[in-house]
Amino acid sequence: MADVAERAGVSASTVSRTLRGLSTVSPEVRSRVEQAARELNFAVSRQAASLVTGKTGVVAVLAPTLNSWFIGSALSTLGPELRAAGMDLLVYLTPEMSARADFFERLPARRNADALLVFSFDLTDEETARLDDLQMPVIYVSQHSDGCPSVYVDDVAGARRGTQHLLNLGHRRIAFVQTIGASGFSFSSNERLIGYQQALTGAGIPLDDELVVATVVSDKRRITEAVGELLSLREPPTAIFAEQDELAASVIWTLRKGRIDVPERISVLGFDDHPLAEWSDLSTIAQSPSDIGRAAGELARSLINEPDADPARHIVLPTRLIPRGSTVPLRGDGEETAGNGAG
Amino acid sequence: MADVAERAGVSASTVSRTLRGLSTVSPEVRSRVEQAARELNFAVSRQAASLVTGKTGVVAVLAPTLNSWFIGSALSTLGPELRAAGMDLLVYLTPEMSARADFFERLPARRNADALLVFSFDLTDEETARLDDLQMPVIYVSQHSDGCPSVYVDDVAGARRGTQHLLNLGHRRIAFVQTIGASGFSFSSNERLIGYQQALTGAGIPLDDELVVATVVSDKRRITEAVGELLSLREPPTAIFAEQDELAASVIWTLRKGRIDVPERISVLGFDDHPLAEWSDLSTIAQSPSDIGRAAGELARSLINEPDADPARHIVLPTRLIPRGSTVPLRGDGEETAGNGAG
DNA sequence: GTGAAAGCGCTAACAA
DNA sequence: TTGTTAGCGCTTTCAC
Repeated sequence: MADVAERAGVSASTVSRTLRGLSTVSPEVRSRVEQAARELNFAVSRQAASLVTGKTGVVAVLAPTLNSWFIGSALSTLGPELRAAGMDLLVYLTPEMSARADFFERLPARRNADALLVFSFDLTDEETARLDDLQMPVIYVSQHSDGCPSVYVDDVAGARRGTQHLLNLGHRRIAFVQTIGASGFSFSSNERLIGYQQALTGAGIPLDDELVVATVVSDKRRITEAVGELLSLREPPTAIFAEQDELAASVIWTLRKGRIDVPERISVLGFDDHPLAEWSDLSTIAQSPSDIGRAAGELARSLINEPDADPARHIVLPTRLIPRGSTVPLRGDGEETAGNGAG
Repeated sequence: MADVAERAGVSASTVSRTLRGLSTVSPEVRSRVEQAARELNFAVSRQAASLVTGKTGVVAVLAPTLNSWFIGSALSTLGPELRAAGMDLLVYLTPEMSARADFFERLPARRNADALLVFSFDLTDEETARLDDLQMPVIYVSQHSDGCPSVYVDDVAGARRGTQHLLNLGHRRIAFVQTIGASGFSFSSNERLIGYQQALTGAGIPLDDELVVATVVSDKRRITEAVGELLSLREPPTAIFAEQDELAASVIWTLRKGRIDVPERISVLGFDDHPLAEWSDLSTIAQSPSDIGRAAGELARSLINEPDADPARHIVLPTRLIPRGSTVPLRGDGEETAGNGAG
């Protein structure tokens, strides 16, 4: 920076002011400094600047993996969003338990970021406590955390809406397939189950535990088994609501393999609007990871820059039904537009 | 750090030495310092340290998006790899041209990272020149760059092997479907086409331009059209080699929609071993983004820590054939094990 | 094996 | 509007 100052014939302070875009620099000096900086190919060192400002200009993200549609999409929006505000995106990945333990032990983000975004974890109380030690805003994405800022979609309402869609189509025996925890990775499953139950109850349909089965998304064998359990009920479902699109796609595949036509014999509804859903012509409840990423970025920025911002602000994003070909009226006796289809 | 020093009854220098694991600290003092640091929940500030060491402890990645199987998988391995070496992963995302232009204009990574990993771009010469301005190692991933370190798979050999597989199955009319540039996003397509051509030529089969069609991966209409072109040839292909699994899956879907059985009437081969491939029972040429990420991480570390390391080291990773259900012998007259199938 | 002192590159407060 | 000065928190000589 001294070089630039010398070349432009000004002091280091003036260079600093110019490069930070402060208005207290005369146009003439400004252009001289800018040119000198360009010629010298100079860029301010964040490290040095942060030493005195106390801000790192970095937002950190803690995620189990980047290999996920949701996280990938959210970060792909978040990154440019932050960049536009002059901030960088730092990623901490904890695909394994050991990496995760190490993260919480050392908290490497400490002092090296201005805020931390926590993606999709089932955190233990102990881990949450550790995050409180971090002297920075911690924002939870896709999960609630009392007293902490967070961003998530209204899973309950979404699942309620999805179930209602099936009810409107005349379905009464509606199964719910939930995912079970792939090692500490939360997918808001309970909320979705609750929404499903609320809709049924609201329609005066008693809950039937036999209609709720659980499986690991990637376990085809278990999925086959779960679908088998549903089909072998005395009164099998005419519609299946899967907690995630990927699971829904597996369910459809399993059903068709068993010569059960979808949607003719069984309607299937997913959740997420994963690219797979459009591809498979799967009706689904859409959430937008992109919007979530954007909202998380804005929240982070406001928490960093406005000390008096609400420290526990929740942003709840909506979901919306996308009817496609995998859900149809039950034997033609119901229609989405026919009210709540109770008759 | 002064606090820790005071609490442990030593000087700041000693705390620094202890926390960096230097051996010139007596065991007794060491344990006292470590305990003090723990009690104070102290962590060294990278910013301050890097100011004097000149190293940031950060590896930056430039990628178009995180919403990609390849990039997501590679980074999911790279991140923990770096973390284990005490380094952080910074991500620059340029989904749009404007963000990309901005990155190359400002080069925000400059002075804020120890190395830059460039993922999957078709860079212009001008952009490459800008990266040379960056006073740090720049590593190209999934692409060659003369005189620069890089990590990639041998696409030519992989495509040759894939084509040979189809030849071995008795196919002679083998089409190649290539992808055309989704805005600056390179998928090594030319190399794969070359491998395909090499294998045909090696088997004494003349190249037929009509058997090579191009399409955008996400453009279903164009894919349908391209498949139509192939099917309407006087002598249609009996096998189709798609440059990517996602494209191969689309091709299969299109063929089946047109009542053309796969693999009975036409064999289809993909490239990548995307999760979709296993799911669709698609034969493919596998590459491992995870291995690529690991190799890139190691290369970055060696370039950062060993000033006399070969500054233009190339790491070429292998591919391997994964035969699944989408490729079968031509009318039963050939087999993979029957030599090169030339007869 | 340990401490004192200098200084990394920048920004902020103050003076001019 | 601009320059001067004093650190930010750490590492690194260089003494001891």
